[in-house]
Amino acid sequence: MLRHHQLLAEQAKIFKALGHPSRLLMVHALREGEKCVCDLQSLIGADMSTVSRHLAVLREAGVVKSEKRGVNIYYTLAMCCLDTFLACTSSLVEGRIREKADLLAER
Amino acid sequence: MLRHHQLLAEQAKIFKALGHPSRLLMVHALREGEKCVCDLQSLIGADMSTVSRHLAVLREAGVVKSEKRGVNIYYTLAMCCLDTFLACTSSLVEGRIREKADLLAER
DNA sequence: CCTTGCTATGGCTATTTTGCCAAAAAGACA
DNA sequence: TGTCTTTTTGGCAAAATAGCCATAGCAAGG
Repeated sequence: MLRHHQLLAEQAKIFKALGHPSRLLMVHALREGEKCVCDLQSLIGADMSTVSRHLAVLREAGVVKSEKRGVNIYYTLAMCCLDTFLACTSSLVEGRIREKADLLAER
Repeated sequence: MLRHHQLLAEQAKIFKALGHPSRLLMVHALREGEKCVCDLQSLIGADMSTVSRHLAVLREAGVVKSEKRGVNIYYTLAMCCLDTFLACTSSLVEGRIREKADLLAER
């Protein structure tokens, strides 16, 4: 039998992994297709070790998977349903930010 | 113009809010409909103040909204697309846990 | 075997998060 | 007004997270 709290913990881990701007940016980038760590580093602009740690968080949550090919390690998304949800929240958040801006403007 | 990093930060805030077992449990419960804080407290089983703080995190991320009616405060989900995504990740995680269990069993 | 290029890990500090207790708000209602 | 109920907030200590530097691992090419 599947313990409910284990399921909950694993699911929370996924969300937690996505809940950091740098990691979320990497995930957004991966929607276009696989990237090597070096690509992701230049995207984030942080120390290599920091990027590597962020990728480990995403990997351990099962959000991405990695594959070594040639000299580099390539990361890809490992969650099919993520794409739709990201698109949905993006437009939602965009709407909210716009609303807030409008509220400020109309005074 | 919409600054990209602001959008990213807001979106990350949503994920971060969902990235805690207690908060995720409350959100799951709210899929059935609104609940008052007292309901959610008995669900979580933590101190009232703790539950209130968790709800504040969800509220500030825009995941839920609250409405005072009579003596109680009722919380509802404020993100339409969440339901589908939760269902999807639930089954995904369930599958992964099952796989892991199978791996252990076949030795 | 040695070097080089790419990625991961150890170790550290600063910051953030979590959860409890106690206390304060904010209404509802006698 | 006073009091009771429901929820939030201050304040604190423990735990987790983030980011950097230095170092290690490791495969590929000389």
